[in-house]
Amino acid sequence: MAKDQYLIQSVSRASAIIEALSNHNTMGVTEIGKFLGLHKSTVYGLVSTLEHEGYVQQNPQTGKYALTLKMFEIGGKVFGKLDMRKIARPHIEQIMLKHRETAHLVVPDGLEIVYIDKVECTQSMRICSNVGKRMPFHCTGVGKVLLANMPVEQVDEILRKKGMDAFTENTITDYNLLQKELEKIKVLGYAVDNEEAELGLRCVAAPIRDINGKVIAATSVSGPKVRMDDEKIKGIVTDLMAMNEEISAKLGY
Amino acid sequence: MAKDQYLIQSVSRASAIIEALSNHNTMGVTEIGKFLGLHKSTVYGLVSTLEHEGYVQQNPQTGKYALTLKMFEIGGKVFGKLDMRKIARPHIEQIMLKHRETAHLVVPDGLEIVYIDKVECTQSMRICSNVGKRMPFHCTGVGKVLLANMPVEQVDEILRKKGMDAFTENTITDYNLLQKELEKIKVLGYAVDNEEAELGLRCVAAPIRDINGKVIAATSVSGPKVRMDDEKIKGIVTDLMAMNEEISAKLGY
DNA sequence: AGTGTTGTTCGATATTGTCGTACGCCGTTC
DNA sequence: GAACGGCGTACGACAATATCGAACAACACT
Repeated sequence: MAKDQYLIQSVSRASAIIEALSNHNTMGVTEIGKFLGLHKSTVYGLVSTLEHEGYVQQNPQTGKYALTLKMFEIGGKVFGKLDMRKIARPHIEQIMLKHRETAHLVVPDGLEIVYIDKVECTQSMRICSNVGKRMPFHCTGVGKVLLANMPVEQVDEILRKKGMDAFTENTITDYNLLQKELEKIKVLGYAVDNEEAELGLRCVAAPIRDINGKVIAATSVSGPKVRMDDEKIKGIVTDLMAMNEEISAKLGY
Repeated sequence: MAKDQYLIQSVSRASAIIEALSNHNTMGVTEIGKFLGLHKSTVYGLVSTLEHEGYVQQNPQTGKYALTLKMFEIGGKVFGKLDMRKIARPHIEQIMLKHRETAHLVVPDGLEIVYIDKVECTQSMRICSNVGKRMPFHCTGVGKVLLANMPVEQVDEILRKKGMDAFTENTITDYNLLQKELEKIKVLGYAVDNEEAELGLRCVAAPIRDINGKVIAATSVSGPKVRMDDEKIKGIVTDLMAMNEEISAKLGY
């Protein structure tokens, strides 16, 4: 594999040290050196760097090094996201089957939202989408419901940096109008996208909260306007909110 | 701090990439470069190395990189150990109070055992010990109970490399005699140190198992021979084994 | 079809990381 | 108490590496 020719030795060595420490409670500099076949001065530089970055700590009394919990913390961020997708999947499958429209799972990522899962309905006319796709917040149901539940400063930063481009003639591009919309969403507990991202497309979105009540993701059901009338949307809202409470409960950690 | 002058730039940079990826779901090479102020060729070498070491993976379709669960796995080893000590602490405090002798928590670490926690009794004549202290397996109660519950090859390696030094005239230094002793311990489910590590000192030890039944630690109660008669030892055995089952249950993960 | 952006490749070279030597500290042995 | 050995740490020379500029291929967009 071509990539192997660009490997950086010091990073590989640092990784080897981490692995060694993960299999021993503590190790000294010389011990690590002997274990890995490295000079102790080399090891000293590497563990000093890992210590500076927070991955290891030295016991002042014994001089031995041990891993800290930093990797667990960083790894926990990844695990948490994997968990959510796995837990949400059967739920969005179910809501797709019941309402026969495409369902999505979306997370905020910096200045945009990212679709991390989707279950497309089987009707010929359906909303197709791509996992991994990024969209702005302001013009999607999921985006608006996420904005409605985040701190004002963060909302302002996102809108300032990304702007509020018009995707259709229905896209809300006025800051004050969007603020009013977000307030409404906050009260209702869900958002509706009325052909704001795409003409002919309507969607309903609701938030997923973590154990502290913080909104960490959103789900949505999207369909063509001709099928997504107000009555159907009403039914979807009820099921979506109940579903998301179940997802939140299962995520409790 | 003097250590800072020995920091290794590439390891620091790799760490910065990991942090960046932990706060974004996915990032491309150029994006990481811009985010961290690094040349994209530099970033390419670093993420290739992190990928090779298993910390990141590239989505073949989008070309973007994301963290894997490896950090969670490595970090989990650290977290697991921290967990054990925290969970065990109130238990060994309690057994110390009941039997009025020093209690220990010990883990295997390479070719030796390490005391990771202790609760000393309050009597003037007591067994004092040090957290962090390392001892050989063959001459301690906790060491013997750990040996009795590990694969034979591992036992042989430990004994071959560390030898079986005599600490007292009671230390078992004959391989075959030790094998018989370990078989007995396996059957009984606990070990007794009859002045093998130190004259005048007796101790009882029992194993702590993980969710798969694998022995991962041991606890012990130690006291002077004049107090630790057979009847007292019998009472300690009962409580120690019950205690360790409770600890194991609480560790279930 | 043209353009722009990205990830990847390659090689020159500046910079870094390695390692040999030395030092201070500490524990052990006599 | 002295001597010794092993450890972690410090320092500097220099060989080896990591960086980065240039170029290329692939892909998405218009």
